[in-house]
Amino acid sequence: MTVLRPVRAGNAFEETVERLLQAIKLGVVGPGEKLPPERELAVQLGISRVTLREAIRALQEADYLDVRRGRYGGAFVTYVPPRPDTGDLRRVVADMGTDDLADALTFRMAVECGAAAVLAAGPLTGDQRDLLCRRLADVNEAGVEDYRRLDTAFHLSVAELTGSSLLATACADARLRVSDLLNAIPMLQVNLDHSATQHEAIVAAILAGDSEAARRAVSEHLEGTAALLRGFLS
Amino acid sequence: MTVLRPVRAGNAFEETVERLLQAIKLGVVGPGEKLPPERELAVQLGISRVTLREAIRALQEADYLDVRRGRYGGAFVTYVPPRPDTGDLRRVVADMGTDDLADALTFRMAVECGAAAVLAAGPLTGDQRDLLCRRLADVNEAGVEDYRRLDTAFHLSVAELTGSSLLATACADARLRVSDLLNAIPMLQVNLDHSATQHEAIVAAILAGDSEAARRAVSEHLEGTAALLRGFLS
DNA sequence: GTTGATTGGGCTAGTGTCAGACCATTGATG
DNA sequence: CATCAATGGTCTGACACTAGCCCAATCAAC
Repeated sequence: MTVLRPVRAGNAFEETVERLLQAIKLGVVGPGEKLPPERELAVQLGISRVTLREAIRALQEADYLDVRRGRYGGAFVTYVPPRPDTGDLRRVVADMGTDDLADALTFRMAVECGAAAVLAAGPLTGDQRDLLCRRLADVNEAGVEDYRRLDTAFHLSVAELTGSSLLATACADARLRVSDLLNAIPMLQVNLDHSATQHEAIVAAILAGDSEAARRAVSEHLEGTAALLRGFLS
Repeated sequence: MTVLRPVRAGNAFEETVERLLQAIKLGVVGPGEKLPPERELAVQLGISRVTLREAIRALQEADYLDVRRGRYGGAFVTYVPPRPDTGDLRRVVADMGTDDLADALTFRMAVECGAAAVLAAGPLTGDQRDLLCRRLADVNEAGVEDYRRLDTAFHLSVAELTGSSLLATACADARLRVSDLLNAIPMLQVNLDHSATQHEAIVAAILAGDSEAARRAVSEHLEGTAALLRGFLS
């Protein structure tokens, strides 16, 4: 029964490591940037500083972070996304299992399509339109290094602009579950061009207030990514 | 930042109470039925028996459960959904806040539409079609007492049939967030008839494999509910 | 240099949570 | 009526987590 599932995914330490890894891998804190101060971060995460420090130390020992003391010190992100490698891809898929993979792709398809449709259905302020266009432009201008991070930011803006934090959280969660996969896919120019066209279509549909077109555009975009995945796996 | 939100919603006791309340209010365990034995339930929920017992005692003291000892004993559900009352509705909305209300409705719209679209897009086995039709028939044959519970079961089957447990969980969560509201809405025959028509349309679209029609049908259904809510609130 | 603000590092006492064992009660079955 | 299996009730020792406090290091500003 869906509702009588475990109340907690693990202990506080494990969940904190997981969450920080999310922030790093999704590029919420990019390479070279630093996490908020421990005291502040502990409050945001709703845990004690002791537990947070244990998590940070684990990530430090795994070479994700470089921790420096003193004023202007902090926990700096050293992690840079690995170069795409289809060998990694197979390994990642083997780690997560094909069932979980299908689950994650289905979930992402549902929530991102839903978010785009909802966003297109509602009225948008000028600021919101500007933000969306800005994020789109960011992705289009992105170099290879920044592409995934800015692509993530674009997708998440769509969810955040709906004004529903539940929905934004769900989309962030969905994105995270496929981020290791996406990072392992080689970025070929032809695919990037294709994605760019689809991104344009998504934004156009949202700005036009065409809910069904928005859903269809996101659906095609994600289906394209899934097909790419299947291609590199077979 | 969405990703640096609290790692845990509360302590184990609080989360457990919340989860059991979900099971009771969503009708996963109906009035008169009993929860699984403590030892078993504790394993399912991933918590210790001590913590589970504290949660059960809290629900017992709040008159949701009747706990009996001995063989054939257990924690029996005594809670029956209150009679719809628009006064309750205003109170519930005041409790959750209008922002959270909008958030919950938006979230539900996105995930349920997404689930229906995904389900319609994929191929269905005969068993799956049967289950869907069965749930639809259950709602149509339901009395006033059982209506909400079977309506919930119908909506959740759509999500569960996608095969994505992440999606099923998201839909259950969304439903829960509006269940107090739905329970407070009077059930007028005209509304029930309207819902029945919409349910039929949803199932028809899914069985026909028409993804966009499925999304549209769910969208109209949920928009209808939202409109009903706004009506009783103004 | 010296200072002071900011940040990570470490300690302690108290509370929450857990696993496992054992006790108490109930009621169908023989 | 006696038995016994299933179930809730209780206790204990160990570990996880927290809040709060103070120490140590760093570096810009003076």
